[in-house]
Amino acid sequence: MPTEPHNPPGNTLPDDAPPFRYGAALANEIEARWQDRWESERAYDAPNPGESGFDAARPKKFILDMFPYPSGAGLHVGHPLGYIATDIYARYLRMTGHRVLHAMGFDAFGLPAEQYAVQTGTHPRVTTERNIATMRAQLRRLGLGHEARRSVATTDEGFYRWTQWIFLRIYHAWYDAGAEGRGGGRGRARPIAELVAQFEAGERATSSGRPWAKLNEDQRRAEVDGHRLAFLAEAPVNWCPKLGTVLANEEVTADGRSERGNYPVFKRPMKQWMMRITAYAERLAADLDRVDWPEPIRQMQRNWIGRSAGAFVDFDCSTRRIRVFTTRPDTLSGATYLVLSPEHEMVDQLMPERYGAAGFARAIFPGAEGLVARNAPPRDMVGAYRAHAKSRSDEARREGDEKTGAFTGAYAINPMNGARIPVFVADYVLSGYGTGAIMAVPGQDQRDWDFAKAFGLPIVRTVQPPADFNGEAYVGEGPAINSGILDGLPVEEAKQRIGAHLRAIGRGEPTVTYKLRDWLFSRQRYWGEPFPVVYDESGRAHPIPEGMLPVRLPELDNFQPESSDDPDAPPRPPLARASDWARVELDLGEGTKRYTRETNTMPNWAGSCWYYLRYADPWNERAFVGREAERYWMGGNGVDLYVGGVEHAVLHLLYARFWHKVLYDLEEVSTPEPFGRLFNQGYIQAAAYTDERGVYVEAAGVEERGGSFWFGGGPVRREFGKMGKSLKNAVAPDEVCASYGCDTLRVYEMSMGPLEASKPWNTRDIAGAHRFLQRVWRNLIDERTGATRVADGPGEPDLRRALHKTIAAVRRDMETLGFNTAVAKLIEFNNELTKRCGPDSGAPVPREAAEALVLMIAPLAPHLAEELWSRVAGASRGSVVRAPYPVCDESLARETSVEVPVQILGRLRGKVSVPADADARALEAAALADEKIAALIAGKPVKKVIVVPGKMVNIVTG
RNA sequence: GCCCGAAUGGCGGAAUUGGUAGACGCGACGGACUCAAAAUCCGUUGGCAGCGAUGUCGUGGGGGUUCGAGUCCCUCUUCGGGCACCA
Repeated sequence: MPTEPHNPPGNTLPDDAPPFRYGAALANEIEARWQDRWESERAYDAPNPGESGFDAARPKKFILDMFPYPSGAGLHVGHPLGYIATDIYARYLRMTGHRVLHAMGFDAFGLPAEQYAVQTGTHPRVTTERNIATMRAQLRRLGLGHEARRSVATTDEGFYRWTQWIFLRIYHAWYDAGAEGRGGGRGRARPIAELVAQFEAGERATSSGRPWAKLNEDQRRAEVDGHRLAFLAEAPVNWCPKLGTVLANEEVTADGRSERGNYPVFKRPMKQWMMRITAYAERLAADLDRVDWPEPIRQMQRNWIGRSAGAFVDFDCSTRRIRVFTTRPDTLSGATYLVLSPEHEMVDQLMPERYGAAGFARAIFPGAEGLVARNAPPRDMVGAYRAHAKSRSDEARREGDEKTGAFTGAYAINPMNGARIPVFVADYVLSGYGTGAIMAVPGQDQRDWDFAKAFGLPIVRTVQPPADFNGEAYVGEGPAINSGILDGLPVEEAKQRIGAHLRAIGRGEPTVTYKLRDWLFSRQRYWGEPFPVVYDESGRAHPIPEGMLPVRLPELDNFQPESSDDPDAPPRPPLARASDWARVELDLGEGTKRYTRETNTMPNWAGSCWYYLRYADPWNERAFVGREAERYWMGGNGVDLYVGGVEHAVLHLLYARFWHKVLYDLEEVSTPEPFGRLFNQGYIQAAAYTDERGVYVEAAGVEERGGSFWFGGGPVRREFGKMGKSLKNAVAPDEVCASYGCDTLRVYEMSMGPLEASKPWNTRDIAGAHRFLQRVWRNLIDERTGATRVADGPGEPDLRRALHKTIAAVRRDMETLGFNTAVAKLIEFNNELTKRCGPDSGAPVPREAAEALVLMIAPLAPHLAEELWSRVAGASRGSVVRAPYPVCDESLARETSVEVPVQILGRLRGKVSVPADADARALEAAALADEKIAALIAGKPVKKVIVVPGKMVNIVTG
């Protein structure tokens, strides 16, 4: 406890300031002292079931922040916004009798440490550990009440061993779409052994239809591998030669570049590990209804999953059948041609030797004219078109609305009306969606209309547009026409009818498809989790037995993946260079044999898919999480509050939900969803300045003069953007803490505005938060002597009323994370306190008000509150961390009389004072009796009087 | 193009279910303290008219519902975010 004045040189306080004023130095001294104390007393530890001190009677709350990457640049004040909010909420919950799990770990694998290693030769582990230490210190300085013993890092062997273990669980599982789901519904993951048993018993047909018993070893393996939830596939992947790695679809921008680094990305087939997330598409979409998440986030996930209901339709094409997917099977009669994607596997088989007579353009694309002129055969024409389509970037594909394509020379039969329709390839049909083939209905689809116009193909309307319709393709409601049995039916009924019809004639069936693709799970990187997989001499994959985990990363002196400008360069992951590590002799149950390790590593998302489960039981060496701990902390609907930025709306949240659902199906976890309630905090923006060349200058050095901004003598332009290094506008929390203390920073960040909103940082405004805390301190502590200004007793009724109304309002705000208004109400109450019994009044502060104020401030400014609590309440009452949060006494909060506005014709004309419980009649009488009101309505007939008791009176005159 | 979200004083932002618009903070202005400045404290502060009581306008623009609209409906504008030839 300070007994000496705390005004060292450099303090913002003047030399003659009172010795016990709450300034930067005192704040810093208080904060350091209590941080040490909380740490040594393990103030935030929450025992697990079975640990001493565990109390099952108390409700649990699992509060979670999104997993941070420990960046070398350190934190800026924008980062901890969400952390401060969860800390305040967690502290509030502790004070209201909850057991709170609140921990912070580090998503520490990833590219920056690896790139730094490439540049400097420093091992990524060294960089990572240093960055974690820095970040831990920064977080500690903010007074965040995380449970230190639960802090984990994905790079810890004790952690990634379980990441590998979960990978194996997924590898050893398959999705049985027909099985009864755990907790109702259809579909669940099951152990792969059960699939094998089904094959062996002949209960399940193999994909080829040949009996299991007749299959050889490799065929059986292929059959089983084709069902696994983690599987190897030769699939078109996003290859980024510059980064020397493949990327997930989600990591590629719309214009075909890498999200990280903005390098060109090429589609190219490669053998890679995949996760069968598409098996869960339906449940991932449907279960969004069972979580309390912001609606926009749920929308984004729904859009990403992209569920669409429609039908498969099979078209005969000489001896083959082409299956298309459509959401408008009702328009089948209007299908005047088919389009396959250029990559469609049937294209080669369909093409005849030469074109027959055709009444439409055979091909439209750059260079097509020459081929048409010399009457090139379909094979050449389509080949040239495919080359063209491949060379076009996704960006170019979208640019310009002109449709390109080529006629295959083949014709298909429309199953609805027997019409002979041409088959095209065109890149407006995507290979990855549906069946990679469409039936084109120009009358009801604008894209098909455009193509039909360009190629001179017929257009048949099958839905009657309204009389005043003068557009091209008509996509609205209307009766079916030109459609035989469907004629006259509205769209929805026609869809039902045609679905049944197709099924009856064996030419298709209703179905559902998704935009969601399987998740590419391999990366050609060093700093990631190694796969627990080896390959035998014939290239067959073998999982590493659980007992041999973890598979550790080898030491390397060169961490660089081979980067190239050549899109065809082979991938050379850094681990492939660790030949001593990659070549192993193992006994996997068939005697000691030679194997080669998988040299790819897992993507960065792997660790963040399950870290929250590890928080619940981080010291468990026998399981990734103990059953009892999992059931306790995840009980109810999983994590009780998950706070993070919108940037994870799709990727992390979708992958984590997927893993969680697999683990749920396999009975490793008890809830179908991981995160019951999600909250997105906004960004902190900051002014950034560009000079005359348009280059960003250090925002800290900019001066404002007469409304314009100057840097180093030259004028600069102001803009606002996300705080960070690139805009040179980052403000470090350490600086703010040094000048004001972290309690001030916490209060300021919370008072800036609603948590979910993005708002601009304004260093000038911090003083307001600091003054508030200073005034609280000044009300309770004599600035000259350091003695408390608190006297026993409850205080006057007016003060008590203000207090209890504040308690009720602040509690409401805490529950809804409305910390900005909570702060405002506390300031308001403290201002009231200052007026009635501040230092200038000479009156002491009543104990009830003093203690309640300190306790209400405790979650927001815990250090100041702890210090005041120890001085005002005394050491015997313990720490403020678990002190009971004040409770509003309704009888004390109630007003005796209220001032009610009186309106005439909806316009405010006066106010009357009435007892708070005055009923409508009394209120009306009081309003009409008011002199001013009476004068205003004199001579006018009163048509109606609207009275809302306690709220207002509105007199409607004629 | 489609889907979300937002727009309130000089600034950040408040306003239960439609019921006193502008809480709280910053800034600005005036005052106290000081030789002075800083810090701190007290007061004023949406626009316009008025000495004043007060009146009047006012929540991005236009229209509507209602006794009453920042809040509900229609429409437009601007800004932010997501998706983007997904059949």
